[in-house]
Amino acid sequence: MGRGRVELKRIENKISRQVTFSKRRSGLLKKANEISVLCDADVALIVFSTKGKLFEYSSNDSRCSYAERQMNANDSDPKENWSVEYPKLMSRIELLQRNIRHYMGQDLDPLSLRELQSIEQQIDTSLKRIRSRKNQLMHESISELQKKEKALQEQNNLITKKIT
Amino acid sequence: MGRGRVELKRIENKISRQVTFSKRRSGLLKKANEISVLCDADVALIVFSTKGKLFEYSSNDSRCSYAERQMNANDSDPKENWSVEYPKLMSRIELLQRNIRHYMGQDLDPLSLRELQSIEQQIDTSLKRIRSRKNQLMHESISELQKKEKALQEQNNLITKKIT
DNA sequence: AACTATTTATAAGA
DNA sequence: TTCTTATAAATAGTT
Repeated sequence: MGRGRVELKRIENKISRQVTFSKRRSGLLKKANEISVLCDADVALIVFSTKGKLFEYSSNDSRCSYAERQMNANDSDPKENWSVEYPKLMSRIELLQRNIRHYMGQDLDPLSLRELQSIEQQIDTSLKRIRSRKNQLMHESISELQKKEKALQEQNNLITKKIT
Repeated sequence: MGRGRVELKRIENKISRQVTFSKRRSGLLKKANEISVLCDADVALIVFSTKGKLFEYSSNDSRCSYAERQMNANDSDPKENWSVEYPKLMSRIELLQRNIRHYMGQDLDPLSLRELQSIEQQIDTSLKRIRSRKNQLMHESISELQKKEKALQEQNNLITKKIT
């Protein structure tokens, strides 16, 4: 939105990255507020700038209503060892996030040549699978369209004959 | 945005409220993703529909995750904390795992053509980055070896001269 | 689930 | 940073 398209990738120029951040942050907060008001939805939004500065939006009572819902959802669960489970879950999340970053080609510096090669191979395979699936979908929609075309053509011919 | 202005207040008609929710939710998630990618920002976004269904976006970089903040915010009541945080962490883990499966070219069937194309593009970019980083590493180790070679050669020459 | 007339967001420029 | 403006994007109402 604006003068020229913008590629979805990190803005390298620091100044324009900050400017864009500031503009889009306010847009995002505005929209978060709008959906919560218009649709009576419960929204929590947290944005950190690269510098670590925090911006937050939270509609009415996100925490409580979520808590209530969850309470009702599962009233019989073992919530004893939270202090044991929590770090486990967090480390799991961090691991998954690290993996995803690597799949996105980010944070590659700590990786060894061997690790890079392994990821390269995996991603190369993925790309082939994705393209294959994409092709399949496109072929499907093409043949569906051709079928429709044929049916319409026949209908057309019939109508033409009736008229003449 | 659209045919006619919209007053910023709860949409009373249930159907259009749901439709608007669905539309704006995807818009919001998209924009959350955009700002996190473009501006290298850390974003956590959680949206509940009125019915309590959860939609979440979370950028990968986790300087201080939402979960952590919530943890710190009210550690006075660990029991309530558990019931709030556990489902959230689990849904986050599921989301990350689903993402990883897609990056690995698995479970592609539920994805639309548009989604497939977006992943394809992302992965293509990743592959380029990974290959570029690999090349860099290889060049580095080559030039390091060449340096060592040169040093050894010189040492050799010196020793040879001393002997003769 | 698509479409399109409009409104809104925002990129670039001042 | 803030304002302006041309343009891209989102989306309200409609089909």
